[in-house]
Amino acid sequence: MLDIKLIRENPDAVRQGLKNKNAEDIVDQILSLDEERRGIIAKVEDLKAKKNQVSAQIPAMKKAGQDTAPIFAEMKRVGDEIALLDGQQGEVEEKIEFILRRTPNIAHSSVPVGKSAEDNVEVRRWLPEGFSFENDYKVLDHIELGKKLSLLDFERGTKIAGSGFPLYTGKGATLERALINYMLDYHLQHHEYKEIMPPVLVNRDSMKGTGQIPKMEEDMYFIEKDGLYPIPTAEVPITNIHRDEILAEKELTIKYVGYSPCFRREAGSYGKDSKGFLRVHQFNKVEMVKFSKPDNSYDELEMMVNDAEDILKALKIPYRILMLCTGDLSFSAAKCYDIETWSPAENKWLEASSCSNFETFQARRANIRYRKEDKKVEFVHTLNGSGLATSRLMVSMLENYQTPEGKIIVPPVLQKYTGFSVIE
RNA sequence: GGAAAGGUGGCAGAGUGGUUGAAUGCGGCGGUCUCGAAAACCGUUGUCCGGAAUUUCCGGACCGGGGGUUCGAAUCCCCCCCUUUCCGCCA
Repeated sequence: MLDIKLIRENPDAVRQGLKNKNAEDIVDQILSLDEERRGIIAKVEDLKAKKNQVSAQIPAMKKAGQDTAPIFAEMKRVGDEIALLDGQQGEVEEKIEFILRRTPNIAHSSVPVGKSAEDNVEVRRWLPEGFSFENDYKVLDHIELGKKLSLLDFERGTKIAGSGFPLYTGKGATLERALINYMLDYHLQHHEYKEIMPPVLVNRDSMKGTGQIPKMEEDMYFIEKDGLYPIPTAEVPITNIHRDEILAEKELTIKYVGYSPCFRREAGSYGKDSKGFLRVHQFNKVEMVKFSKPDNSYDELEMMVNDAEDILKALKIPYRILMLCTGDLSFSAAKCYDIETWSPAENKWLEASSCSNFETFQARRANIRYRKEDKKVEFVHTLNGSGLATSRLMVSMLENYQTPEGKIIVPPVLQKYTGFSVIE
């Protein structure tokens, strides 16, 4: 949620920020509602002060045997008026809340202004030694490889659950599990995260806290009987660990990493990049989440991207880093880097990670604050990033590690996790 | 699924209609004592909103959430949520 004070104090900056993010300009609407709200508050608080003052005298009057009937009558009228104004205040505040909850975050000043994904900026790329975009043999795609080597069975996955619910079999399942364990261990051993294993069903408050609701509600699964949502990412439960809490300054930066399956309806996206693993309803992801002080959150963002990159370097998978432009940023993000890995069969880059700084946007929704040394309480900055998602990574990995004979070499760093070095 | 109890400040825990934002204890912070520390003692210690002033006042709200009764609600009534314990079922 945007800070209403920011809108009040820098209306033009917010207006421009929303425009850059292709969002509706709600500034004037908010300003006028805000003014209305403060007008009502001034009136109602005067009346409440009067009521409190009079109420305080009543015990003494009763003791003295004075007649309280006229005062009661008067206070009854005041009470009615207060109820009326309270109602009005509530309505105005609901309107403000409704708008702000649906208004996206605005981008950090370092983010390039742009309309769509085409305006994203490639920051850097990394290619393993000896890598070439050209191959002198016919590369198979992950679906063909998965079928040929009995690693993936998309048909049966569809039978069991529906399209987009992948079934891993044999060494495919082992490889997936190895990848998850390897990534978790790497972050724990090299990057000082604390491991979390979160619930994968969360309540509505948690979904609101991280900003999936109300805007993205259509893209979420929902278990109506129990009012629970299967998580679209571990970001949701992990960020909500500290919902409604005031953290100590010395605890920050808090760094969590956790694995979870992720569930997404991907409503309306059928047919678009949807074959095999490219777009699925269930996938596995290792997620990094940070709670940071505002003054170093952008350094933390850079470090988080590096943390994800380290894994790809160790796995020797070609990747590039994109800085998303204002128009392509997600609803809650102020700045975001995407990490894309190379798919030789698709002949394109696939998004395998997204690392974002939300500044106070999520913290304000989820009410996550910290107490500074001078005792003042402020919102923390929250960040998260995939470290990384396995599905797209698996595509790149299988395809890049195939041999001309159609075998797959297991990346050396994974071999002690898989217990085998070649899949044939 | 059945039954019972309970949700109060960072934590523990009083408080059943009226100067209660809330006793007390612990913790935290500051001080006295000390070479220093501990102990002891003294003081202090919630969040949000609005206003006035430039960091200090004034006012309001908040005792799980929502609604009701009343001149007045942490306290009474209703609905919802959650937690704990016991029983049942079960990975």
